[in-house]
Amino acid sequence: MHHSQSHPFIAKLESIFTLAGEERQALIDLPMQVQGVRADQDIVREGDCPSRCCLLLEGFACRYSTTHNGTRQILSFHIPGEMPDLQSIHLKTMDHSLQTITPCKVGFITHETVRDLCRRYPRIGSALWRETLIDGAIFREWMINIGRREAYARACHLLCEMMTRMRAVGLAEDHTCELPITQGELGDALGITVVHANRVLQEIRKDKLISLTKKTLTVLDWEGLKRAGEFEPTYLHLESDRPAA
Amino acid sequence: MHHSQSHPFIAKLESIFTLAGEERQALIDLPMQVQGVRADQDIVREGDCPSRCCLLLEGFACRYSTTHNGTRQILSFHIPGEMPDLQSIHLKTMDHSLQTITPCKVGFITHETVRDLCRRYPRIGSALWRETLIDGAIFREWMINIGRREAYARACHLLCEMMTRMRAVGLAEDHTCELPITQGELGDALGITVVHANRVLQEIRKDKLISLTKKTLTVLDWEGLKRAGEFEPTYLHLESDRPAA
DNA sequence: CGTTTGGTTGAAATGTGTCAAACTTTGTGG
DNA sequence: CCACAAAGTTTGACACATTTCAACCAAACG
Repeated sequence: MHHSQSHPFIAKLESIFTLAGEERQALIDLPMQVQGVRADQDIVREGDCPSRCCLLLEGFACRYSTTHNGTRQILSFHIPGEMPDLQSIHLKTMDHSLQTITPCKVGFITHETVRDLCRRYPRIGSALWRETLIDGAIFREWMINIGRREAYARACHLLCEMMTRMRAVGLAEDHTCELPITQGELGDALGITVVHANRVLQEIRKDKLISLTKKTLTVLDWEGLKRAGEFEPTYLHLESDRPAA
Repeated sequence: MHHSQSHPFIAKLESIFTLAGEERQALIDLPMQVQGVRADQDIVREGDCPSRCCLLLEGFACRYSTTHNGTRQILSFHIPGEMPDLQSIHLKTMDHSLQTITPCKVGFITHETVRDLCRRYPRIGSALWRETLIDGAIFREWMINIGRREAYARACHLLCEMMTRMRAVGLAEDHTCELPITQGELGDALGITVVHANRVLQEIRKDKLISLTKKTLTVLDWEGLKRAGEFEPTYLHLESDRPAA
């Protein structure tokens, strides 16, 4: 909990396995260029071939892509401690963009540094690979959500996911957490229009499942919200769910 | 081209980088239990905690998940040379199922064997990580497809993708390849009903973009199909698109 | 304090789902 | 190899979730 304040990345890895002293030190010494970024700024853009990847230290970000007719699909939301473009160490060209949602503090780490870290500390390498696999699991779940659930359930599912992920890194008190996304962004993540996102949110509020004001989400009826969104947290592969070795 | 017949996995890796003699030998010697599987059989199921992963040697397979009301979302299609459940080496519990579409020949390789392979031959390890990242890129693209394009465009996009992937491993002649999926499966992949999948397919055929009979797909107008599906193959990260080192 | 951004509302248009039936192809056991 | 069952495809009419468009309101902000 303390570490999530001081260094969210270490906290994240330590939620997976216990770092050896040497590993922990390597992470602390990790050379990175820390930088503040205003809200709604692209960090990397589709088509770029970045030579470093970014560690989100503070703030919210999202990955997205835009279709020909100008509509946008948000592919994922990101919270502190995550490396949203880690895949770029093995995939040269960005096939989507990464953007801040709130003002953020990000650390840029060169690909060479990351590769070196993975080589020297294979357990960290495995953990990073694992992170990208969980990313993939979340993408799959979003596909199910968008493809097979109707808007009301989709929204509930997403709210459950965000609450669960925030709680997992100590950023939720009880059933309350920050959720600084607009209804437009919510719609873009769920594959619906702003207008419909608005109507669906109103319904969820009317059904007393959540309250969402001033960028703060409070889940009033966790079981009800889970049920409505068919939320099963297995796909997030949290805590205890790890291979033996 | 020859290798895709003899050992599609080696062919796949060789499309990414040139294997050293030792690496190649290690792959040939890879202990695996080869097994035939009938069509429409689950290979691993949601909730399982497999101790090995499977290499698809012959046939088509798909990953899928089922919602509460019984509808199914297909998450990906798989062709020979792929390891559809490679993620299980780092994610203990399966969050979706893997099923054959046609009769298949699969090779089961224990997680320990794969981990050992990655440890001994880091370049192979990187290549496997990379494969799972491309998986993720395809999931993202499907999200965009399902979330932001209408059914007609979705279908075109998927057909472009399958043709491109088949061609990449030498399984397409010209603009013709095998595509042994039913309209039900197509619908489940696109997030629409069978009925609608059928109507959309008819339209695409009427527009002379494709012919699809007897499990064989022929693209009659590649540029037209690409345009209709807004297909940009970048996200497949084929051939030349690799990091320098 | 005005301007921008985000939220809310209503009515009409439309893409896709649902249901139910018929038709066609494929596969299989006798 | 036929006969029959099962699986897959096609069709029509109707229902409904979601989009579109257009306006208005509220909150945030410099």
